[in-house]
Amino acid sequence: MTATAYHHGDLRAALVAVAMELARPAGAEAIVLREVTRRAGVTPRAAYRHFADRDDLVRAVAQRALAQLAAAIEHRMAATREPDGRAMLQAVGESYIAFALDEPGLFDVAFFAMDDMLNTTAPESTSCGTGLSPYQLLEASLETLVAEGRLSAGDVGDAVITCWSGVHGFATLTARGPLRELPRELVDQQSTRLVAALVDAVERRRSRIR
Amino acid sequence: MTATAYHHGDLRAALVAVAMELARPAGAEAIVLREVTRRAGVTPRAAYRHFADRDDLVRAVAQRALAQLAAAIEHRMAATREPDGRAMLQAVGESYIAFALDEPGLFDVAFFAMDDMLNTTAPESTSCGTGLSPYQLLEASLETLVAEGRLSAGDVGDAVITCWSGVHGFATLTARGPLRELPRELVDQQSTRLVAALVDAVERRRSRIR
DNA sequence: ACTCCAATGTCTACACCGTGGACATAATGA
DNA sequence: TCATTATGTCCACGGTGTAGACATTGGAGT
Repeated sequence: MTATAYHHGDLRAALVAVAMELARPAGAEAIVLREVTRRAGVTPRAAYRHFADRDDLVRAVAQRALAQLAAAIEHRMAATREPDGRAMLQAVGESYIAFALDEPGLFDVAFFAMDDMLNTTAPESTSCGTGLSPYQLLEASLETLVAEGRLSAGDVGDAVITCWSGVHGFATLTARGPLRELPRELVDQQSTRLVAALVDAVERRRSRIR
Repeated sequence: MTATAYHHGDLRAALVAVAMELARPAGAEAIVLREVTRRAGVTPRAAYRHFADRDDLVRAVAQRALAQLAAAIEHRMAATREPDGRAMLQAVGESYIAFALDEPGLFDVAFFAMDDMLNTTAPESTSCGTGLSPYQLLEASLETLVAEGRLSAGDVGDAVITCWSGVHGFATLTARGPLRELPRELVDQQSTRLVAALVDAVERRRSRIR
């Protein structure tokens, strides 16, 4: 497994790492196979020993990016003092948005792996952390809210959609979208307000008629 | 201005029309300049007499797509019986989402023109309709809410972000995102519920402390 | 220790893409 | 009528993703 001139030690990992660096500042489109292999000091065709095609490589990067997002969320959740459902939910939402703002390129590419996120248990073997996907962390927060009697169990599905939509939309619009020019401090302020509004909206649903 | 063999009558419009057809099923990425010119029966380089580069063409298509979105919203708004603020807001949100679901490709490309949407008055000379952008239609609904005393004037900015984020996120996730496989009827149902929740959240803000 | 084999990387080549520069043609207005 | 300007064509370049045939390597089995 030594890196001889010919056989690269672990090319697959190296390619993903390089692709990650390309995606970090500029998003998924910046992952161009020939450039990745060039930076890895290898022929373009070598990549095809480890990935079916470019899309496959992008998906691999997306999984890692998604894992980083999950790690960021877990980190912020762990930092909440009293882990009641409201605080957990607030932490999930705020860190989801913060990640999109701090790492717009990685967030962009992570979106490509959110398909799998729904079904699979863990997005990848994350060295540290619980290994839960962002989706599962959101669900866990809502379940806590249920356990606290602040949300009826039947409304969890609706609440997932409400929260995810609000948070994802805000992240998309402000990170790389039409609102990308807004000053960061205003965006942060709106982020906490928006998430708080979502928490309220979800919680209020418990006593609604329909 | 007749279409002789050499000089095309109105090539610019023809190119935009063809590009629109390419984008409709597959989004902005499907607008490939060579294919557009091929379908228009013209050399690739001919496009450069009317557009600075491919991106310029995409933006032109985006403007038209955005105009169609605005038209769809206006259409639904006009169909509301009693045009109070709540009904207007509900109509804006639902039609925004419906457009994304019915025309995912056009919605995708329209996103590229939402930058301009914020500042400019009209996205383009729409033959019919008021010529307001979707953003302005949203603002108008909120202003109506203000006029009705259901929203304080100072909260309009926040409300815009809350509504746009929620609706845009939902549209993104369900139209081409990780939730794209959800059955349409469930999505429609969630759409009306989600928008209703947003209307409530916005309105409730009037009596909030901060 | 030698041999074979599967894994891995290279070389060459193709069809596509966006785009630049020089040229050809058509419409226009003096 | 003729020159000017707008518009479209030709040829070319460097870039991309990807296919097929070949070269090199490390390791397994004898």
